Amino acid sequence: MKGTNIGELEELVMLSVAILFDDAYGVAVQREIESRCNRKITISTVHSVLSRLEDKGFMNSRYDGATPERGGRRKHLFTISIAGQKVLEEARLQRNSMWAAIPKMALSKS
Amino acid sequence: MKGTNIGELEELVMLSVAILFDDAYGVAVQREIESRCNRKITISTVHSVLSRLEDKGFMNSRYDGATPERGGRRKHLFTISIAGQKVLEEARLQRNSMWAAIPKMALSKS
DNA sequence: TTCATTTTCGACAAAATCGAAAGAAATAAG
DNA sequence: CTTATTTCTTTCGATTTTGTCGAAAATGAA
Repeated sequence: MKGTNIGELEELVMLSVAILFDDAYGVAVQREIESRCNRKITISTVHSVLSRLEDKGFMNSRYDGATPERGGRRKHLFTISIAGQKVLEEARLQRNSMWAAIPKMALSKS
Repeated sequence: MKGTNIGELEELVMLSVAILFDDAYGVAVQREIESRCNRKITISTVHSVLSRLEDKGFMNSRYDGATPERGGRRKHLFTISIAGQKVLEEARLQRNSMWAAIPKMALSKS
């Protein structure tokens, strides 16, 4: 079990792709992250993460063939691979179990 | 609202510190991460993350004054600051809500 | 002094981040 | 019907922040 480490933004991008289901491409992911995470992020950033994730085998991608109503380049669509789902799920369980292990007194009520 | 982004390992370290409560220092954090996350990590790595988190204001630290039974240098103990707790909690809620937004069909059953 | 334990130092690899350039389809101009 | 323009999107190159380590330096006890 090695190399299965995923960065903070990589995780957010994967989650966004999962949420967008069948229309996950650069700009959509950007919007998803900005609105849900209340966080600014440029489109270049999104694209670099997306392609890195694909290189790692956590994403699959294809090019949109459908006739677009308006001008522009073809969309590069992404979906999470099985390996990607696995690593995402692991990260989640991981943290959940750690949260559960925190003693009550360790956290001050604010 | 800026600068409140936390890296993947930074988060794990914070969680470990919270779990260790009043005995969180380098080596203990290392052990905690290695056992809980099934992941190798050197002590140097832990220390650099710990001090970076302190610089960012997510941790407080002090030096152990108690008489140790065995040889060695004083322990540098850490605790999570209020700001740290906040950012940790936010990261958690964040992801929980994203998971909840993933449509059923988006995930293949394995 | 030597031993055991822990932290600090420098260096480098990987992830995050952006601005600007380039590709491609629709459509407005001539 | 060509070409120029507009619009949407991706690709490139460069920089900062995180993640990672090995080796060196503290420091208290034996």
